[in-house]
Amino acid sequence: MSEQSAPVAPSDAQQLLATLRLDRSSPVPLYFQVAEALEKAITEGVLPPGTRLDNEILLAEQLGLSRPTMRRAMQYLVDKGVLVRRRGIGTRVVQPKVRRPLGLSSLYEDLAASGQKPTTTVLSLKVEPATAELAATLGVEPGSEISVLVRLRSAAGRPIARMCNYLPHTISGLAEALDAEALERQGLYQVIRSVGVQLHAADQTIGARTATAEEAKLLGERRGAALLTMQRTAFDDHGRIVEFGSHLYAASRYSFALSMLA
Amino acid sequence: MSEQSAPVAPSDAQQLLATLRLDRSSPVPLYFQVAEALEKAITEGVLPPGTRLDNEILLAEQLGLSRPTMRRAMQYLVDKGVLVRRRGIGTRVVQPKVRRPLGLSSLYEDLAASGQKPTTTVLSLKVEPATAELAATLGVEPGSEISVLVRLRSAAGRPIARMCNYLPHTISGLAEALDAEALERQGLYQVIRSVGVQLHAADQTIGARTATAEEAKLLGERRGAALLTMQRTAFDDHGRIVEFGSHLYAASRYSFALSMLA
DNA sequence: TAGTGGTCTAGACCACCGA
DNA sequence: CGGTGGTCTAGACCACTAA
Repeated sequence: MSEQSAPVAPSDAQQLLATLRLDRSSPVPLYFQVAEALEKAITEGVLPPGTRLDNEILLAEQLGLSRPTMRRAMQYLVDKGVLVRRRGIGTRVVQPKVRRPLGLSSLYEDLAASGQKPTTTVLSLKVEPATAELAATLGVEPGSEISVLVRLRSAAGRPIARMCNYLPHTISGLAEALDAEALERQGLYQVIRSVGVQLHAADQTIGARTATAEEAKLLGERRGAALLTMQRTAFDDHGRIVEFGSHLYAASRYSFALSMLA
Repeated sequence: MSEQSAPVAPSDAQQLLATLRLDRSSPVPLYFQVAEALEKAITEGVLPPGTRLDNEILLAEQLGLSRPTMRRAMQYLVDKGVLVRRRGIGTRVVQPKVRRPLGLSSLYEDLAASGQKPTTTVLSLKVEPATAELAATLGVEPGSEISVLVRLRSAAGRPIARMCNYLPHTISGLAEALDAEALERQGLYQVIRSVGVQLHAADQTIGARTATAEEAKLLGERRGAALLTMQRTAFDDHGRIVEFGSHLYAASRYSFALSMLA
């Protein structure tokens, strides 16, 4: 009595099923075709938040699929935060507020999404011997060659971030692929992927400090202004360190957005 | 030729299989029993990083399981970042550096892990009518009652964070469960869970600014010192807003650690 | 070519929930 | 009690990778 049950549409999934065409000859897995169609129906409002879906057995036979395949499609959306399932209860569409894309949104994505076109300038790109400290964080021998990259990211004509990246030469082809023009056009991570590196995980630390006179000038802030700092170590499939980045953001115009499931 | 293949132990999993006892009468799922045993063997060094595991069919029959069950155990560890699988290649144990716990580490966990025992003081706990702005973020009517909680977190005898939390009274029993003594002992989220609320997702924004004189005094910093700010909205299963928090951290002594899979 | 993981099927039994 | 999702089985075919 204390809580009102959310709105329930008994079998609205019917509308969906009519329009859903599965392509069994497609290389796209069936469970993924179903999941995409379901998610599209949800984001387009065909299945509004709070809708209770038919149970997985019924849905499976309506689509001509086995239960495990239907189940996998639904589980995919549960992991994505779009659906919620409770044993003995059923499956429901979650409220839209909870449906932000997961993970840490990158600077570029944020700015692109807000309509301002960000630009990148390569301030410096060279090969240097690693200092003891950098060698330790990159897991290479001190003095071995590493690529050092400094970029300035701007949005709406104003500088917003200075990004320093250090890349060990332990990954073949990476050092050669680093090119100022390519970096300004497509971003560091795209370049890294283009040489066949599979990014696997990243450790990031976010902090803050006040700006030095030099930093303030570069970012168009006052001396002593608050800056956000982010340091990131990225690993590939084999556990090799691909990149270490130390970035600086003007806090008055930038913040990190982070969405996660409990 | 360009890259050396990682160390491979052909069938070391044998050692594991000898000690693995599956309890089919346990309420713990078989796939989870297997996954836990595998993970334990990995963290204890029985299966060192880089080890190639036997294929899932072989492992399944050695354990007397079906392939889907064995597969699910392995997939669980892949999702957790402990294993890496590649079609046509096999399954391998990832390097330990990549294996930090995922997600945003909380203040309490960080401090507890580093040996300093954090303490919490409730500065204020009252029920007030919601301002227009707060009502909007909490999704309630302006003027409706909300709980307002202000806490001071300290570590090693020094204040480190001021946390303001706003909780709407839309969830039955929550307002009554908020108790200064309980909050100092077990943390806000534990109290929330104790009244049967299933946390589902959270949106967080991390930024920075300089401290006002008052904030600096409270946190033991100089005026104008850099502060980290974090705002969080937490949702439950039904998409209801459970809590909104606006927190302030002394940046000289605190930072956020964030680990994620690509 | 041989071996791997990726996908899919068609059943089965159980634990949990609400009425 | 009936309905739900959670787990498990014993097969099958396919795509990708390396040698």
